[in-house]
Amino acid sequence: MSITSPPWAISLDAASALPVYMQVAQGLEQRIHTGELRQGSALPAERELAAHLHVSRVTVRQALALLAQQGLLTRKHGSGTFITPPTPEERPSRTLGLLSSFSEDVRSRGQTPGARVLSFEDARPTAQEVMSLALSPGERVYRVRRLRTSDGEALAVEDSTLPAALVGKLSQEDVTDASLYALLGGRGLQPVRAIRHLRAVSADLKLAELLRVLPGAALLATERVSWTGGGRPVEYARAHYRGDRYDFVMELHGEGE
Amino acid sequence: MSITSPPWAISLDAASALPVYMQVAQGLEQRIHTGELRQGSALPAERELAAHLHVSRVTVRQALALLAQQGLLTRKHGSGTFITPPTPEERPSRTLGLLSSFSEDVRSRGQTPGARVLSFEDARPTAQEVMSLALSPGERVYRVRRLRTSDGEALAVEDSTLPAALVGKLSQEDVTDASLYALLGGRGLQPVRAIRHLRAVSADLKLAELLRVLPGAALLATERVSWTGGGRPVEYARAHYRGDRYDFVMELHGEGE
DNA sequence: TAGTGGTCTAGACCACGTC
DNA sequence: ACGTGGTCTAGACCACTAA
Repeated sequence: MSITSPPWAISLDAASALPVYMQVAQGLEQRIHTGELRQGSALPAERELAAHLHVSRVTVRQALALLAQQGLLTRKHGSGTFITPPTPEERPSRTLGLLSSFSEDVRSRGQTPGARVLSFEDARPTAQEVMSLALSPGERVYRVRRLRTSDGEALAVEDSTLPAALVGKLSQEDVTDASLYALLGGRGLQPVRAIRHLRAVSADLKLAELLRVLPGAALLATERVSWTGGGRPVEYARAHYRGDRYDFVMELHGEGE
Repeated sequence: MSITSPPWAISLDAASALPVYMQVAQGLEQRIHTGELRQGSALPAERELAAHLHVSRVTVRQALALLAQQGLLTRKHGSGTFITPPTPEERPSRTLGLLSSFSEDVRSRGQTPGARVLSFEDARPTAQEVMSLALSPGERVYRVRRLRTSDGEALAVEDSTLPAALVGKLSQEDVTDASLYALLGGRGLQPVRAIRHLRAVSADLKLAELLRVLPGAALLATERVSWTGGGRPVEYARAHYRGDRYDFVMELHGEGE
């Protein structure tokens, strides 16, 4: 009588230079990509996997942690480990090249944008802020940290810094709505130009908690300085977007290499 | 006689809801940011830290792994764990809006670009490639995987797909130099327009090995489709850049939110 | 050779979900 | 109540680096 191997059976080579946890991770990853393990289905319990593979539970967990961080697996405390189903929804995209807003991007995907003010302060600027906003010594700034959401799900954390002398008196109530640009526009400080930097970083504990992702998850980090028509810097903004739920798009023109 | 606490002494609260490894990570992170722990200096050995904090070495390692992934710590096998020194070098930046090349970006920073062909194949296109390149059924493609370097250091992995029927016969020798765009230009297929998507992902084992980063490190992932002047899609490229060494920059114009 | 980080084990208890 | 993932322990051996 022949027994069919379960789809998660992985051959381990003790003599291999590759650590066992990486062999387990690669084996599972391959079976997910080839479709042998159906998306949405549950993996065996960690203790069960460990027993069948003849490795310790710690080693199994090390492998699963790698795949969970890449988004291939979704772990649910008290419930089980599941193969992440394909994302059916369109992910919001920010179109670069235009000074479009987060709210517009989310709305253009048929979802409802939201914002929650996490903190608001009147503070002395950091060296970075002095540079970016071309501040005079002793000038003060307003600093706002907001959580940006789409259909109630956290998508990004935005930290904005505004020169107090330029924008005039502000209170927390002024920034509770989603639009900082609208507020600036109302004071004759509509930004018309901006420079934006983009890079990838790992989520620290604070950002991971706010965005409901695993610590270490990949985030898209941006820094932006905006100028008014008069050429005065009015906003310095740093934002961290969930890498798995947000997408920047842009069109490029001109001569290539 | 009073004893001064070492700068890495961390007060742990066993009753806290926060796991011990997170408390250790936060404590160290705070001391790094405040400068109590000098950049470039070595941390105590893991066994020593564990003994002083009265936790197991596994717990210490879990904390250090979090910080290492964020780039705050650099771990050297056989040598020790060090606080990552600030990056002195200018990081290459890709200016969006123009169809500039990786080579140009690196050169504009005074560094020397390089490329190594990892694989070259004549293959049947994936569904994704058929869509992006508007291929006919049965058409074949060339697929090139290249490692892009700056001053010899791996910065990105680029996977390019070209329609075989459009570009004509290609061999591995044709793509050993850095410039695919130059090759296309020489065949009258100079790209003049492209759409590029950017997002953040975690490095899988393969990419981590190629880019010399930790598995799970944050990478900037891009997808790009390029068109000729005649409006024919001529390249579909996917690239993964090291998040800690590469930076995309762009200028934005127009009305804000 | 001594000390470091990297891997692995077997077992324990806790916290959460589901039934 | 039970099974799941989350955390933590004490100890072992290996692989690498530096003196």
